[in-house]
Amino acid sequence: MSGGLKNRRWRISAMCGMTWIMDDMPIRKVLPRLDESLLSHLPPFARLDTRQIRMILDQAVSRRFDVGTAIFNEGDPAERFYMLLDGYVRVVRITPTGEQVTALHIPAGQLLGIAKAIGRDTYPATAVTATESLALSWPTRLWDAFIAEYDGFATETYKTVGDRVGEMNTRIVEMATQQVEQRVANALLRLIHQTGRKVDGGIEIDFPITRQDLSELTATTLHTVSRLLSAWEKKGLVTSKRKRITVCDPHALVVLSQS
Amino acid sequence: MSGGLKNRRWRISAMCGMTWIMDDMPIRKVLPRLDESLLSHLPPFARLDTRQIRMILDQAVSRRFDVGTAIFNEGDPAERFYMLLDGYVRVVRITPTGEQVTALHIPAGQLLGIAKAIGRDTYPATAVTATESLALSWPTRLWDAFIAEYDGFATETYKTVGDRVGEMNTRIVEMATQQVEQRVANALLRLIHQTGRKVDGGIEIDFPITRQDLSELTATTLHTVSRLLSAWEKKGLVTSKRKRITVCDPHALVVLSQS
DNA sequence: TGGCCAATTTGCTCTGGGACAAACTTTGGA
DNA sequence: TCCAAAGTTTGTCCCAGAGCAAATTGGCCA
Repeated sequence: MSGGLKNRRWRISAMCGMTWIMDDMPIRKVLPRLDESLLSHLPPFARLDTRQIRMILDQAVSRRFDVGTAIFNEGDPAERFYMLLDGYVRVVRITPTGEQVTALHIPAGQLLGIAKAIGRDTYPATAVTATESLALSWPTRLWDAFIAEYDGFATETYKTVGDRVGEMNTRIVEMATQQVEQRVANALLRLIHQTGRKVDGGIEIDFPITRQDLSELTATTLHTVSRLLSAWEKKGLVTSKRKRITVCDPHALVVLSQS
Repeated sequence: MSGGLKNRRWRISAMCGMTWIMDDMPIRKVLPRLDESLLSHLPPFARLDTRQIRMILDQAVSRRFDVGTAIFNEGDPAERFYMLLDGYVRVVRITPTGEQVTALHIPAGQLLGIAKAIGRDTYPATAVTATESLALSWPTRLWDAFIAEYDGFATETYKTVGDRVGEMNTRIVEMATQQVEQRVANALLRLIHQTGRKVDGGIEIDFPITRQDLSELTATTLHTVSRLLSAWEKKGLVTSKRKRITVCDPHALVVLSQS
């Protein structure tokens, strides 16, 4: 890794251009009352009865986010916490020089913005939607009540934190010990595992992802990712079009990722 | 970062040779009752009254660990959680190929092995003493009671988790975007900040640390670390003897770490 | 006090993958 | 339908830092 990745695309301006949406758009509740089945099958709420879920939903705000929107920004006071109902979110950190590093991807069904669960009152990273997304949110002041009153909420929350800690740990170890090719292979495998969708010819990553995104996830450059994907495509391991990647031969990727 | 760091010292055998201590040495309580002042000034226990601390201490097991001992190993069932009273602990992960990656350093006064706080029932990493150390420990089954009954314990615990998540995050970003020289400089700065001790001529890292250790903390090789330290020593930024590093000019290191 | 081992230093070589440049392709909006 | 912007591909150059080898130093134990 030489040279500090100077040619990464500068994205801050683009992002700032989008965050106006956060401030200018009126938050509005979806008027037909939210249906209980939205939450009842999700782990943090699975053990609750209808009445409890009703109460939780009545306090929630529902909101749609366009693709590429920041749900919240690193350093902002953590005023709300979210449950992602649909879509995918990238959690990114931005360096002083404007480079982005993707910490993790969050699929629908998970909590995010749970700064309170790790004793923070500001968000530790920025959450950007990777697709159009839908999320419920609650003001952070309700957090303690959720933890105290809702059976299983605390447990599942801390499990989520644990999973993310584990994932971060894995990334540290990978970045410290593996070659770029192995890291990219691992990243792809993790993505199809977490968010893959079966299509004919393989498993496709279920949201649009650019070479750039993948490079931010693996600490390399979009050029190198492009070269790797081209090579793999030639060998029949993957197919890809613009913003779309399908893994045809996961096993071969596993082999690659371990060599 | 080319070549996957093949020449790192192989340490597994050494470590395994040490862990026998865990199993063979009888756990024993220090017989003169533990003094309440041990805990009363530590954040997780600061808000408790004497009676509560007494009760906590009476359930604790006190134990000394030689330098280089594994307090617990990655993957083991998390049977106990610990409060480090004296010494320093390195939290490391070991790859299938035997390379070590240091995730973080824990100084005296902090909890460790708190798998329960992140919803796990096995330890996610190995904790090795960097110095001779002293720790109290409690069986994990007491965890929920601690959280529920002791005011401030939960809060402080989750703050600890949050700090460590933050530190891991920082390392990911550093490894993804910075040169080796900057990473090593940052690591040194963090070490003197967390565990530094003023001596004449600068601030010394308060525990023995080898070039190898530093390389495992910064994802590089001991050779490169050695070269960097030599160069810095020539410029008067640091002095070092075997296993000891003193930073003479922290400010210059900060400058280096940002360039 | 001498011997041994761990830790450190230093020189040399070699290469993975970053930097830079430029062309090409797809897509969405006017 | 066409254009501009975003995304992708590919070629060339080059250097930071890993790999390897060997010498040196310092500390500890017998």
